[in-house]
Amino acid sequence: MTNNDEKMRADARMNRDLIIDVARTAFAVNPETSLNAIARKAGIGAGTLYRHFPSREALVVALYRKEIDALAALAPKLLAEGPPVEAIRTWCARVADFSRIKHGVADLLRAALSDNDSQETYVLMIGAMTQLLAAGQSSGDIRLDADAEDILIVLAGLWRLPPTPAGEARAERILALVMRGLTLQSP
Amino acid sequence: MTNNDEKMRADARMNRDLIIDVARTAFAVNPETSLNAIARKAGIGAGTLYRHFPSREALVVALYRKEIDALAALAPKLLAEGPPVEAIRTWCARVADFSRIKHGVADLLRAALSDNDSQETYVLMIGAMTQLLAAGQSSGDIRLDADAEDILIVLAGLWRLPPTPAGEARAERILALVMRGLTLQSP
DNA sequence: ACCTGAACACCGTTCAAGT
DNA sequence: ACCTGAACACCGTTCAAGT
Repeated sequence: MTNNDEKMRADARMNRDLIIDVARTAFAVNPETSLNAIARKAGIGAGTLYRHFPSREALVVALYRKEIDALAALAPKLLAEGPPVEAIRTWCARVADFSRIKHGVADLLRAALSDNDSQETYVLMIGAMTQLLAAGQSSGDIRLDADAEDILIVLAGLWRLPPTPAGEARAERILALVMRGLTLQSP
Repeated sequence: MTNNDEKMRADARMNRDLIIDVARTAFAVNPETSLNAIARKAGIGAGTLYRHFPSREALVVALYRKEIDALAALAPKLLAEGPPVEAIRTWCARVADFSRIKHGVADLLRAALSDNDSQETYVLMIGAMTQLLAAGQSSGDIRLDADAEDILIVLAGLWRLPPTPAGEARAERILALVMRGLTLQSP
């Protein structure tokens, strides 16, 4: 994989970082900015961008690497701090918030779920979700037929909710619905 | 709106029908077929396509008009035949089936929910869902805070599940989860 | 070992010119 | 009143040529 820590020639490394920087601000303005436009804004050749990031997917993965890592790391932290059901709810809310603000993340999530190459993201997110569900199942709060990928697919569907109070409210309602569907009603 | 029954010059009408026909088969092969390619295959000028269908959206709406109508008409039929909860479950399953097979429909649904111009689809689908939920609320089976648009958003997220048994199973699991989230547990 | 940037085939969209 | 199809600006992607 395109590893941050691999030895790279100094110019290559600089170009890579520059591309990510430019892409980050460009995508913030318009998530559909063309790769050519990003290369142009970065002042580098189109071919350079394409060697560093063979696909738009790969670029988006690199862009949100830190955030995805942080999200994955959050799961065990939440489990340590409180009951599993609360951990799940909070984690899902964070994912939803994130994909509501940064549309790229939701696309990334979708691609990671069905597609082929962004397996790192896939492993991280599924891993986190699996961990959360397993904890809830152990404590007897979560249904045994709960499936991590199912939940991520639903969450990935929540992008493009408008970043208005109404959009937030909708996300909260849908999340509550999912939680009711996930939990075992204590008899 | 682009009405089927308006008076049109014979050639215009023929072109319109031809475009829809060609698009239907082209999209079946590849849902991302370009509009230019469709015009080419239909043997008409690109401008002609664009006057009949100002956007890809508009073309997809025309393509699936019948199916959408049928789906909307199905809701009251299901309500007449059985208990509301079963009607909701069946209707949602039909919507999910449909968007799993014809990806265009899911896109359409998403666009209809957030966007601007395909309001006809929006009204039809929301209307059907609202009707179903209202019946379930009257019978005391469905939560009073259930929201039609919420459910459609979740369903629209289920496209691109593979048309394999595994994909079907996933759709069923997610649908069951949604139903659990929607229903009031009878005390 | 990496970069440049012209080149290719294609896209969505428009609009003069035709009938 | 409608259609044609060339034209425009742009896209993703490649690849010879440079350093």
